[in-house]
Amino acid sequence: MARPREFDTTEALGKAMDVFWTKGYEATTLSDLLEAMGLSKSSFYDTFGSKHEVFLDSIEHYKQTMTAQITGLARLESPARKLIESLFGRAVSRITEEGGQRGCFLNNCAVEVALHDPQAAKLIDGGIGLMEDTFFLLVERGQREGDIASSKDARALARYLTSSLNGLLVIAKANPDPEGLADIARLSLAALD
Amino acid sequence: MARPREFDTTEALGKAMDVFWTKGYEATTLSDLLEAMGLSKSSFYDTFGSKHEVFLDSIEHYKQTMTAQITGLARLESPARKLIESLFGRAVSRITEEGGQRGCFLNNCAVEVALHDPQAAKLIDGGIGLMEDTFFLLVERGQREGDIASSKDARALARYLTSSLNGLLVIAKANPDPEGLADIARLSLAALD
DNA sequence: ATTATTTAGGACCAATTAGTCCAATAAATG
DNA sequence: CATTTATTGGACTAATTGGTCCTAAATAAT
Repeated sequence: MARPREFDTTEALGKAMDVFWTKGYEATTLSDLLEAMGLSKSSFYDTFGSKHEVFLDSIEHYKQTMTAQITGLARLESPARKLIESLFGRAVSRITEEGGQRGCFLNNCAVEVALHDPQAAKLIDGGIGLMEDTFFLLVERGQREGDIASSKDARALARYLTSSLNGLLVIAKANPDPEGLADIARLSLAALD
Repeated sequence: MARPREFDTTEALGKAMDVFWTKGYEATTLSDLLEAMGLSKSSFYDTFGSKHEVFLDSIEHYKQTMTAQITGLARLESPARKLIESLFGRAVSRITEEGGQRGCFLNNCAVEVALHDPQAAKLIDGGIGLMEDTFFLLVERGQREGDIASSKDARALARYLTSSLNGLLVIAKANPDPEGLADIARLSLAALD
């Protein structure tokens, strides 16, 4: 049968991303991708070129969707500090949900491939930069709103928050203990005082 | 030729660990291991059983060596806070050294395999617990010495420091920028005030 | 020196890998 | 209806994977 005419490339990319996200790059086989994307081998290679290209596209796709989510959040009227806190809070509560230990896709990719895959590394760095920039805007706003210490450099705080969130997600992989993670989140956020 | 009589299993394990550390589990091939360990295929399987077993042994080996290093450090006479600070400082400065972006082996393993390899996950969790315990002792001592805020719970601080250090190492993989990392380290350590 | 024990080397294996190619078939277009 | 354009399924490949096994040789023990 031919591929259904309403085939959605973006959606397929999302499925591919999901597989890479849960299994990692190396452990993901072509069959995994074909099954998840609902594609025949020929269509796969026709449309996407190679496993590696789909991987790079997946990272890009993650950036897109993350950007959409996060800028949506940043646009909310709530105080910036509250938004940052809810970001950490959701990260902690997600851990106990099923499939909630996958961590941050960029994070995972950084650890697994960044050292040996320069193309991926570039995309990953861009994505993390995006996270940092979002935190930066929120921190600046929080400082204007008086909820975040103005004595601290906003860029440094943004970097710190990015790192802290990633650290928390990594720890969660080894031991998804909500209590310990809550401790970490609480102390991380105390830097905003 | 026969294997040299003074063959050292622990040393070979260290070499294996190095390969897993830089390449990751999946990306490491048997040939990689044989070459690094200086072993024939038969000897390898005779002595170590399988790739997976060597992997588990490597994690254990990392724990051993890390424990040795870290308890040695903790035994130093310097104030505990100084020791913690130098731990972060060295993590930052190591980044710019060659091969200094491998991060923490436990960290890498947690991200790559913890979700799908329960045996490894257990070892990894134990190793991270060891890090946390070391931080815990140092924090308690620092609190007694008056360099670390006694108002904060020592266990929570230990968890936080563990997470922060891992976060820093992950960020470093994507973008080994000493300035940004120094920002992160500085703000992380501010939690001790 | 002769035996017993390690060890190495390499042939071998079945499974799997990413990727190519083509003939058959479905859908879209005229 | 006929033709063009997509898309499929599956045969096929070459390489690599982790792993087994057996023979020969080197070492250690007697």
